[in-house]
Amino acid sequence: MSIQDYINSLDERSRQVLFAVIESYIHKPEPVGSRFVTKKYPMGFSPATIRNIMADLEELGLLTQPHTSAGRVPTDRGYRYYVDSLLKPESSVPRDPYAEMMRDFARRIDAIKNDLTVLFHEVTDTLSQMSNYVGVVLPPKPAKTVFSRIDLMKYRDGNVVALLLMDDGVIRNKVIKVDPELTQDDLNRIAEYLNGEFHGKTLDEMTEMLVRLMHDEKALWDKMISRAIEVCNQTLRFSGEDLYVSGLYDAMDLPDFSDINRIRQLSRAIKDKHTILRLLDEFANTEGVHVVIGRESSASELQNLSIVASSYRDGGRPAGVVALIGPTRMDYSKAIVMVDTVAHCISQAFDEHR
Amino acid sequence: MSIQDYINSLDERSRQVLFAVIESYIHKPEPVGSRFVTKKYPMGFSPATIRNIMADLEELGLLTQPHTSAGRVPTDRGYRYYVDSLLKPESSVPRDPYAEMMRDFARRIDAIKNDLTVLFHEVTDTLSQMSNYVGVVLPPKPAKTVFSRIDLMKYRDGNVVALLLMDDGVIRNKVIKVDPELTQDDLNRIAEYLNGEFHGKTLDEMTEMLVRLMHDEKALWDKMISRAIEVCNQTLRFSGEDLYVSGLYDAMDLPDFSDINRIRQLSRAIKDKHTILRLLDEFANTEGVHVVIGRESSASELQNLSIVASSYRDGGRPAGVVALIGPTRMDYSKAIVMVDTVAHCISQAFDEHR
DNA sequence: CATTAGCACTCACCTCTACTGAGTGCTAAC
DNA sequence: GTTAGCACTCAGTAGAGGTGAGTGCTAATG
Repeated sequence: MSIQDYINSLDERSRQVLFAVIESYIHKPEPVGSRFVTKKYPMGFSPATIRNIMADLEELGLLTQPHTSAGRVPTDRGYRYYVDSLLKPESSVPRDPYAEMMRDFARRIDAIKNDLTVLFHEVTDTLSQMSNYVGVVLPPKPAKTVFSRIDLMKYRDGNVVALLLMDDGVIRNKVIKVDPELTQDDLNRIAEYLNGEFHGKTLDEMTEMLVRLMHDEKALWDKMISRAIEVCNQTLRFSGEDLYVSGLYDAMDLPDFSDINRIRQLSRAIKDKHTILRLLDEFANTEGVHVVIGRESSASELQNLSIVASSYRDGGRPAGVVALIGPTRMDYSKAIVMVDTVAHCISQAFDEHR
Repeated sequence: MSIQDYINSLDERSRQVLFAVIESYIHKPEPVGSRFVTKKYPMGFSPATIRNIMADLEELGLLTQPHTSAGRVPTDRGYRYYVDSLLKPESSVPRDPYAEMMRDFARRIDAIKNDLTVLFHEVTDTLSQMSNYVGVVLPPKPAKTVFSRIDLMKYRDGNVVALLLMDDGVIRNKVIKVDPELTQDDLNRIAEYLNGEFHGKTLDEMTEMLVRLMHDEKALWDKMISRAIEVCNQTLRFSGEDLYVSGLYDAMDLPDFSDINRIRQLSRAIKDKHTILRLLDEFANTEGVHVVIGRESSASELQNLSIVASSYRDGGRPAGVVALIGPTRMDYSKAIVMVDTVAHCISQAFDEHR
C-alpha cells in the first residue's frame, strides 16, 4: 500500500482534523496547535488524541511543523488533499455571497464585450479586487481566430495603417512601411484581394497560405499580389501572445508577502510572463477548474504560489483561460468559485454575442 | 541673512565635504563619517576639521544624523543643493559612458517612431533598464494633437469599428454601437463628412465643435449629420490620459526598497497614476531637466522618492514628458543625463518624422 | 585664528544568558 | 481506544555586557 493509498483511505476523524488545520491556517497564517483545534473545531476528543492524529497526518506528508515545538502547517500535499477530497462536494461551497457581485459583473462585461482588450482588463481587475490575489486572463489564441477583414489606409510618408479585424473581436492596428508610390486606390485593391483570399481563414491558415503564396509563380509576375503579400506579412508579425494581469499591488498587502523576497518572487513570476503562459496554456483546451499548488508545477518561479484556473468557452469550444494566482495558503474555495463563475460569465457573454 | 543665503554662500571647503558625503552615500547607502571622508576624498584636513564642517552643514539642514553616533546622511535639502550647485556645470557630467547605449537607442526608436505606443514602451523599458529606476513617459496630450482622419467600418451586429488617426501618430480604434440599419455606404458618407469638417482641427477643437453642432438646427433635420455627430461623440469618449510606466521590478532590487513598506509606497505611487500625472503635467510646457526631490512635491505619496523629468518636443514645441522615478538617494547625475538624452532622442525622432 | 590631537561620550549592533510559554511526544492509567 | 500527566523542545523576548564607529568639545599647536 503506497502513501497515496493511505492518504486516500483517511478515516473521518483524520479528515476532520486536516480540514480544521487547513481552514484555520487559511484564515490566519499561524501554526495550528492541538489544543486550538479542540477548542475551535470541537469534535469530542482531547488535545492528546488530536496530537496523535496530527502526527499521523504529518507522517503522510499532509502537515508539517515549522519547528519542533510549533503547531502544524499544511504542506502542498495537504492543500492538494483539501482541494481534491474536502472541497469537491461543490454544493458545500457557498456561492451566495458572491452572487450579487457576479450579477453586477455580468452586467458590466455585457456592455464591453465588443472590445476584448477592455473586457479582459475588466475581468482581471474584478478578479483581483474581489480576491486580493492576482487576476490573470489568457486571451483566445489569435492564431485560432477567424479572419474577418483587413483595411489599409495611407498615412504619412510611406506609411500605411493596417487594420486587422478578426471575427471574435480581436482588433489590431499596425503602422507598416510600404512602397511610398502606392496610392490609396492601390491599397484598396490590395485589401480587396486579401479580403477575398483570406475570407473565413484562421490566422494559422493565413500564415500558411502566405508562405505558399510567396513561392507561387503568379506572385512573381503580378506586382499587386506580391505587394499584397508583403503588406500581409508585415501586418501578421505579431507582438507575441499576451497575458492580462492585474492585482499585484493588492496582493502585496497579504501577510504571505510581508517578506520582501516573496514579493520579488511573485513579481518576477509575473514579469516574465511565459512561465505562467505555458502553464495556463495547458488548461486552454480543458474544461472545469484546475488547481496547481506550489511545487506541483515544475516551475521554480511558482514555488510558493498556487494557481486556480478555468478555461472559458467561445461558441462552445474552449478559447482562453482565466486564473487567480496567490500564495499556496490561498482561500481555495473562494478562489475556485470566483474563477469558475467569472469563466462562465465570459463564456455566456460570448455566446450571446454571436 | 536667511538660511538660504548661508547655503548659497557656502565656501569651497564646505561644498567639497557636502559633495563627498553625497557622492559616497549615493554610491553606498551608509552614513558617512568624518574619518571616511578624509580617506576617500583627501583634501588635506584631519577628521576633526571635517567634523566641524559637517556640524555646520547639519546646522544648515543639508546633512543629518540617523542617530547621535552615526555618520552623516544627506537631507532632501542637501540633495537639492547638490543638484543645483554641485552638478550644474553640466560639462562635468560624463556623457561618454552612455553615448554608445544612446546611439543604439536612437537607432532602435527610429525604427518604431511611427507607432507611439510601441515607441513609448520602448522608451520606458530602456530608461528603467539602464538606470534601475522606474521609467515614465507622459505621452503628448491627445487633446492638442491634430486630427488626420477617421474611418468607419461595419463589423458584426450593429457594431462599427472607428479608426481615428491623429497627425502625430496616436492611433486609436474603438468599437462603437450604431443604428444597425446603416450600410457601409452610409458609414463612408459619414466618415467623409467628418473628415471634411474636422480637417486640421485639434481634438480640443473637435469636441468644442461637436457641442456646437449638436445644438445646430441643421443637425436636427439632416439625419446623416446627426448620425455623424453621434458616431464622433462615441469615438471621442476617451480612456483618459495615460502614462507609460516600467521598471518597478528592477527598482525593487535597490537597497532603498529592501523595506517592504517602501516598496508598497512606491507601487502605490505608481498604481494610482494621477499623482505622478499631475506632477509631470507641470513640466509638459517647460524646457530642460527638472528634479523634484522627496517632500518637495507636496504629494505625500512621493515622500521618499525623487523624480527627474524633462519634456520632449514635437515640431519645436513641448509635447510630453519623460522621467525617472527613484529613491531620493538617486544617482542624480546619471539620471539627469539619461532623461535629458532620451528626451533629445525622442524630439529628434519626431523632427525627422515630419 | 584656523587646525588638530586627544578624550569622554553616545549609541547601534552583536552575543550571551535566562526566562517564558506554546506546543509536542511518550507513557501509563482509565 | 482515549486521555491525563509529564518531560522536553524551541522560538521569542528581555536584559547585560562588550565592541567599534563615530561624534562633540576643549585645549594645544603652527
